[in-house]
Amino acid sequence: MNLKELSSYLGLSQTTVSRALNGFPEVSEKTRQRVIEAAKAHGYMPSQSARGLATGRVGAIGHIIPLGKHQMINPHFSDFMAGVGIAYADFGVDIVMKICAQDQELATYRKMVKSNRVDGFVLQGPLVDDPRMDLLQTMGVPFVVHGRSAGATQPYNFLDVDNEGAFERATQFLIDFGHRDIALLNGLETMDFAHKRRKGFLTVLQGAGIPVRPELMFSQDMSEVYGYEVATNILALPNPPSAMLCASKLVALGVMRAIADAGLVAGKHVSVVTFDDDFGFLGTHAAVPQITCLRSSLYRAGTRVAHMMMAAVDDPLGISTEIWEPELVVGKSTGMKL
Amino acid sequence: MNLKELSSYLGLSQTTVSRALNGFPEVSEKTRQRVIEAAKAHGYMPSQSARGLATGRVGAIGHIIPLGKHQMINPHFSDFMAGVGIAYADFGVDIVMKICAQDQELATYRKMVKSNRVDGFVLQGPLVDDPRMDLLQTMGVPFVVHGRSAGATQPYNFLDVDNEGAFERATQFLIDFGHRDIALLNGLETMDFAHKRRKGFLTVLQGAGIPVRPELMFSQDMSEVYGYEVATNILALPNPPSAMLCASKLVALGVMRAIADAGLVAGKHVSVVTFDDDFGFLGTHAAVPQITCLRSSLYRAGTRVAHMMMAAVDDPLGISTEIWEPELVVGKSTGMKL
DNA sequence: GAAAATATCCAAAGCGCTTTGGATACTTCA
DNA sequence: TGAAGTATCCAAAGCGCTTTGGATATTTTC
Repeated sequence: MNLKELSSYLGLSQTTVSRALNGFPEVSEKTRQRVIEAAKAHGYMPSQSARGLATGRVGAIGHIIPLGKHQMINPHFSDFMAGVGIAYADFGVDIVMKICAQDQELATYRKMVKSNRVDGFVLQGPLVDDPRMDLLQTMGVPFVVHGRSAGATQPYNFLDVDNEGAFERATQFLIDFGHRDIALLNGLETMDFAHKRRKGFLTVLQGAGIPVRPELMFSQDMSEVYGYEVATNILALPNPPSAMLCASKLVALGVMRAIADAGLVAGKHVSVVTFDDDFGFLGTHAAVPQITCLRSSLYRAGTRVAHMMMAAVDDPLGISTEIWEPELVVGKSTGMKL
Repeated sequence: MNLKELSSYLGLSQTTVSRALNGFPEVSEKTRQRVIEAAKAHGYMPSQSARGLATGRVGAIGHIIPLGKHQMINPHFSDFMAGVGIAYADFGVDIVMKICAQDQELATYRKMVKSNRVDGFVLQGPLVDDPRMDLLQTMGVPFVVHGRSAGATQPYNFLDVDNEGAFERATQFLIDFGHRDIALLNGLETMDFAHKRRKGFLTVLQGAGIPVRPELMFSQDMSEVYGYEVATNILALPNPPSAMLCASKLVALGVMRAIADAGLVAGKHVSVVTFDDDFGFLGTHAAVPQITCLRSSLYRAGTRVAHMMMAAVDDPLGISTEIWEPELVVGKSTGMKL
C-alpha cells in the first residue's frame, strides 16, 4: 500500500493524505481522523527512500565504528548505544551503523555524507586532535560528540563527563587515606578522556608534593587482561604501590583478580578506585559496590546525546554543550594505607 | 554533485553515466574510464534514497535489538556485529540498527518492512519458538538467523553452532575425568541455544547412568554476577558439585571468582568448562587458555552470516544452512576428580 | 555494396513521497 | 448583500536515480 493507493481508496488527493498524516493544519479534523484510521487499517507507512528524496532528510543518524587490530567493538559502546537507540525511537529515527577498518574511517564518513545516507553523526571516543570533526565541519554536516576534543578550534556539540575533575577527586581521595604510591592504569592517552584523566591525576599529586613515579603509569587499550598483567607486575616491584587508579571497570576487574592471585586483599593491602561507566552487561551494579568508583551512566549519556543530535539536525547552527560530574561511590576496595 | 550535474559536465546523458558507473556493458570502455575518473574527482556518490526509490533495494540490512528490563545490549552481540559489519562493507551495504523495547519487537519489524528501510534482516538470539520468523516469512522478507529455532515449521537460512553436540562432548569430557556431580549454569532456556545445551548435557548424564541433580541446574541471563552467586551457593552445599559447566565465558569468570573466594583452586578442587564465544573484548584469548572451553568465533560467524544475507537478498528463494562444530580447548580449569 | 548485426548513446518515464501554487466552497463582516 | 476572508482540498512539479525503448553510428556478413 502506497500513498497513491491509499488516497484513491479514500477518494482524496495525495496532497491531502500526506498532509493529514504529517499533521499539517490545512486538513479538517474529520478527514484527518479518517485518513489516520485508514492508514492504520491498511498498515500504510511512507517509504523512507521516497520521503528522503523529497525532503532531503532521511531519518537516520550515522554511527561509524572503526575496528582496530583487535577487531572488536569496544564494550563501552554497548550501553551508550542502547540509550541512543531508545531515544531515537521516539523521533522515528534510526541508527545507521557502519563498521570499518581503522584506516578507512574518514573515507567512510565522506562516503556516507556524499551518498546522503544520514542526517548527522554521533562521534564516539574523540581523540585529543580529532580529524573527524574538521572533516564534518567543512562538509557542513551536523554532529554531536560523546566526549570532547582538546584540540578543537571551532565550537561543536558535545556531552562529556568531567574526566579531569573526577580523577582529581579520586586521587585526592586516595591521598586522604594516606596513599602516596599510586599507580595509574589509564586508557590510551591519545584519547581525550584519558589525556584529561592523567592531567587530573598529576595535578593533585603535584599539589600534594608527591613525586611522580613514571613506572607506575600505564596507558593502553582498556581490557581485563591489561589490568591483570599490569597489576601483577607492579605488585611484584620492590616498592609496590599501595593504591591503583583504573580507567575502566574492565581494567579494575583484572586488577582485582591480580590482587587476589597475589594473596592480598583489596581495600586492605591495596586500594583500588576505578572509573565506572556503569555498564549493565557485567551485572556489577550492586547496591553496595565492590569497587570504589567514579560512576556515570553511559545509557543516560546516550539518551541525552540522541536528543542533542535531533536538535542539531533541526538547527544546524545552534551549539549545545554539557559536562556531567560523575558520582564518587565508595565501595569496599579502598581503605587507609597500612 | 548529482547525476545530472556530473553527466552534463561530461557531455553525456544520465543514462550513460549511470550505466558506466554500474558496470553495464552498453558503454565503451573509454567513456567508462572517463566517467569513473570524473566521478572520483568530483566525489560523486549516488544518493541512496534516489537509488532505493528507483531500484527497490535500499542497501541496508536491519538488526533489531530488543532491550529487556536490564536495558542493556548483550555483549555477545558486539563481536558478532563487528564481523557482520566488516563483511557488509564489501557489498556497500550498511546496518540499520534499531533498538526497541522488548514488547515492541514485532511491531518494529513490521514498521521497518512497511517503510522500506531495509532489504532483509539478521535475527539474533532465536527462541525455541520464535514469532519473528513467522512474521517475516508471511511478509516475504529475506532473513538469516544466527542460531536456530527448534519450533520452526518452514525452512529458513541459518548459521548455528552445534550446541547440543558441544555440550555432549563437554559433559563426557568431565565424566571421563571422574566427575559425577556436575552443575549446569545455563543461559535462559527459552533461548534455543540454551535449550539444546541442556539437552546435550542431560543426554550424556543419562547415558552414563548418572542421576540428575536438579538443584545443580540453573537457567538465567548470562552475566558475571550470575556465575558468581550460583557458584558461591552450590559450593556451600553439603554435597557440592566437583565440576561446573557454564554457558558463557562471562558466567565462567564469575564462577572462577567464586572458587577463588572459597579458597579453592579451579582445575584441582573444582573443574570448570565453559562455552566461549571467543569475544575479543575481555582480552581473554590467550595461547593457553585459563579455562577449558568450547570455542567458536562470533566474529567469523558474523562475516559468514553477512554473506548468507547478501545471497538471500539476491535470491529470496534459495535456502542455505550451516552448522559449525566448536573446538574443545583444554585449559587449566579442568582436572581429575580428587 | 546493401542488409543485418552490433556498439554506443540518449530521451523520457517512473519509483513514492512532499510541497508549491492555486481552486472551490463556505463564513464572516461592513 | 457583496466583498473579503477562511477552511478545505487538489493538480502537478520535483527530489535523483534506474531502466525501458529507441536512435544513430559503426561493423560485419553475404
